[in-house]
Amino acid sequence: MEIRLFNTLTLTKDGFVPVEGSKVRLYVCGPTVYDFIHIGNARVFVLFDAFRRFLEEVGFQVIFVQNFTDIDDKIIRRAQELGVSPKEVAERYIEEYWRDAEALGIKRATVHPRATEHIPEMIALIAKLEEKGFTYSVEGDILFDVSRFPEYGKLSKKKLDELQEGARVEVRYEKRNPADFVLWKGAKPGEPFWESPWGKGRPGWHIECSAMAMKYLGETLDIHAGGIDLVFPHHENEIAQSEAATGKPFVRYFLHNGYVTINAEKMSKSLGNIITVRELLKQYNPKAIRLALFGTHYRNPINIDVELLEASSQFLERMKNFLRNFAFIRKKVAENPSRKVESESDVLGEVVRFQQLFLEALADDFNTPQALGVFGEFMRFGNRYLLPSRGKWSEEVLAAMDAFLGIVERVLGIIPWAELGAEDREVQALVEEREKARKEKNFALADALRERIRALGYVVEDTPLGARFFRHEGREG
RNA sequence: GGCGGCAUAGCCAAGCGGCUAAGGCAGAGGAUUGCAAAUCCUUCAUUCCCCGGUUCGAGUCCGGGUGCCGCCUCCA
Repeated sequence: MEIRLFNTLTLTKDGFVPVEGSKVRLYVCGPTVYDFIHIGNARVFVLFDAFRRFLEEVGFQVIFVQNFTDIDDKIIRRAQELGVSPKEVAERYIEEYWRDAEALGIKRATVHPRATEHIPEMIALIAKLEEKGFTYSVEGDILFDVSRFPEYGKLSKKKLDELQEGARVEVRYEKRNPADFVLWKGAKPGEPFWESPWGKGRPGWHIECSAMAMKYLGETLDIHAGGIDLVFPHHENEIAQSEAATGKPFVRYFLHNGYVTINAEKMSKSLGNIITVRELLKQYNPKAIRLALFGTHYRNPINIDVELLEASSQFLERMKNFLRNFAFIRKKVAENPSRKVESESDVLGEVVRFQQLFLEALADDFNTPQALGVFGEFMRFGNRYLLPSRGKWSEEVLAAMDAFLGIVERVLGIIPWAELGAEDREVQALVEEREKARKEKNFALADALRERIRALGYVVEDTPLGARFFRHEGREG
């Protein structure tokens, strides 16, 4: 299967071929740990985690690196506000990140390097740049001289002279070029610092990603991903400093996801509309949140609002019902050999086709909305096949459906098996009692029993194959 | 000022020149059911912001217009 990815470097959808066989070197810019992550951060992490899982599903070995920026201005500011050390702030919010990530079903990367644990690597990289003449120093800071890197702007399609005109940066000091950026910041009183050939100081923001990416993934990455707002200057600067140092292409495919808005407004502190993952999880099932995120193509902007979350929650409910149908029939077939049919190649073919279409959609620039569309059709098809009135089923088909569900779960993590709820002996007895009452046409008793079952948190459904029941979880799951 | 993106049904959202414009949510009607729940079926854009053009053929390409958004400054 050919995988095609929209590459920000070329602005076209290119066929994806890793540098080395089936090995994929993937880097995603992780969070700056000064606060809880918000839904905008979550979009990046959920999306590219799923993308990584997709690559693995189709046979790639992915080395996935996602960093923690654990030293920077925002962390220092936060530490001052809280009256603790920057390190404490970082440690705390790394812990909070793990909690949110786990709750959202985001798997851990192969490596989660921290900036503060890679200062020597950054210093070495800066030294190399200095050696090659790409740096200059002003007032204790070491700056990268973009004019020495002719390809500067190739990612963001910006030209240096245009940048000059648009730039309205608070100038702390005179840079040679407004686009020049800090590699090493001289320490100010009260700030954390590390020793370096240029004196006490700390790394600039951009250098950490280059240093850590190259340490774990080598000098040329297959894929580098992040939010579209990182295109300039962050990723542009990463390219400049990395390629200036190595003389090799830093990244082959740059992937960028679109913005998240809340109720059609940009998230910002001043609007006070930042939604943290922590908050969202109080109201919505994590799988519903994932579904909402996957419902829009990653490159397009997505607007988060109640309508979207409600629609996703509804879709999740439908998935649960499908799983109930599936599990119920599977159980009935396993219990009773007379319900088996040998093979149904036409039905099997359909299931296989859905699976192929699903994977092909994802192979085409990770088109999750399309894939979800295929899955919706699969559920309708499946429910039709699983109608109790059918009477007989093929175990082969049921196994194929299960296999497909496995793929969807491994890649997108949206199959709510766990939410289905365990069976309960007490309820089982009540359900059987009610069955008996129904056979005797004692509907008053049957309805009373249903109420008792409901009081225990379960809903009973009558089917031609007998009653079944499940834990009732309410609208939000 | 420079650069980039988007405009598809009530809402969300695929569509990458060629069968009847995916899918979801919401809505309507029906089947099924002792009742219910779930499910299934049918229905829901003669049309893809507007105007030109290219083409045998365009939502899809080109030009122009209108509207919205983002970046150029910390930001996922």
